[in-house]
Amino acid sequence: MSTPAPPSNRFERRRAATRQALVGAARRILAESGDTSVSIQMIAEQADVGFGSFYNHFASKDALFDEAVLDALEEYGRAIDERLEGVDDPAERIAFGVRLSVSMAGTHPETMQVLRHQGLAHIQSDRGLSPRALDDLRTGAAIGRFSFASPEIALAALGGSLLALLHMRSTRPTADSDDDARAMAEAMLRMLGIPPDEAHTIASRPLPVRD
Amino acid sequence: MSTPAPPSNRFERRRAATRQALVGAARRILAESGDTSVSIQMIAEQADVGFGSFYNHFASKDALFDEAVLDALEEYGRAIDERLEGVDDPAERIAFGVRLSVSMAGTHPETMQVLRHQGLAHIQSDRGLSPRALDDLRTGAAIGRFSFASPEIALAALGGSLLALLHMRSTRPTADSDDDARAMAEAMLRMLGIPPDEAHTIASRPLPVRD
DNA sequence: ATTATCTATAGATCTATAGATAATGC
DNA sequence: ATTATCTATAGATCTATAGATAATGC
Repeated sequence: MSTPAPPSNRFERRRAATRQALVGAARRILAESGDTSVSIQMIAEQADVGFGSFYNHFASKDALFDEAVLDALEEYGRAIDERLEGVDDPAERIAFGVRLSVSMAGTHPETMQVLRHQGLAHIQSDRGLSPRALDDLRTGAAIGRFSFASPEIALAALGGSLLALLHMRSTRPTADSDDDARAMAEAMLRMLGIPPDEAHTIASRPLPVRD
Repeated sequence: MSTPAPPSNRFERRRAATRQALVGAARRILAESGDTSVSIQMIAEQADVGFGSFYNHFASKDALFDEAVLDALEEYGRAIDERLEGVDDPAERIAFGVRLSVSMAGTHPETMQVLRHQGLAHIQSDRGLSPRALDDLRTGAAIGRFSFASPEIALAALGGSLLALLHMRSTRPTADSDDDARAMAEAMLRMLGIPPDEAHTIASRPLPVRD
């Protein structure tokens, strides 16, 4: 169910390709301007798909844009999972998660711009970074590494801070993105109750490399 | 300049009233749905203003919505200033600022809903909470009370966390808003380098009362 | 006399659908 | 034979403006 069944025949593959072209166009539009008032005609044109085909797949513009955001969230979540595989310490996972997200703004600009525009509404989503971070927060609290009033508050602080950083960097890029990301990761660890010197150490560790 | 000159005659007062009716309608629309694709016709109707009058005041919908956001930011900033008058400790100002903002979601729902929808784009604005918080952050760092990599990062964490909390509470309201706000204020003080027990104490102090 | 507001409307979209065309399943 | 896509278009908006109406300045 989470992985859609691979299309069994050419019909379904063609249908899936058209749908994905529309989703891709919607993602590009969300990333570039965040402006969802663009016409369905323009979307279809961007997707290089006949105008009428739109209604074969989506009942409305909103339905398409909703799916486009979910699509970006899924991609984001998978990428984070891959890079955090084998990292066990919740504090390290949180710090790396922040820094990987900022680095993805460079490597996956479209995905992260979509989330920058739409992420605040999805901080409690069960896709993307949120469910993973929530796990880490709960684990960290259970083993006495973190302290906070509630995981939800901690998640709001974490997600909101990350989005604000992505936004800031996207409007006023500074020199080294990982400098900012390390500083934010350190701030988040302190927020979670990690002693300042340890927060600094953990936030400074080299990022796990891609497999 | 910051306070617009009081309208000198009836013409200007009427003109200002029409303009403010449009801004008010835009604020209500931004607060309720955040959907700026509503037609100019609907906006004029909401404002109880003739359709053509719109163009007497604004060249486009975007121009109106931009002003509506600035208007909400100004109101927010003034309200915060009033309540924080006489509070000198930067840590206390930051903690109260967070808690007052959450409480304003109850007392000034429209204003805060506008900012919830549009705030992320204005975290570096020179209106609203940001310039005030930035002052407090710099002062706190100067007197050795705060420690952080840069005021901009700290501001991003503060503003993003607050917006995420407002968002969370607006979609899933919990029992006591000041409980959440105190927890967030405490988290923010720890993030800024205040020792955990002191952060807890400061975040628990009674809010300054309105004059 | 001057200025703002309002009403009416032309022209430009935009959405949703119907019907024709093209591609694949069996 | 079935299904998806594409083209064309009707009808419903929506924007921007022109010109009439109402209110105030001096």
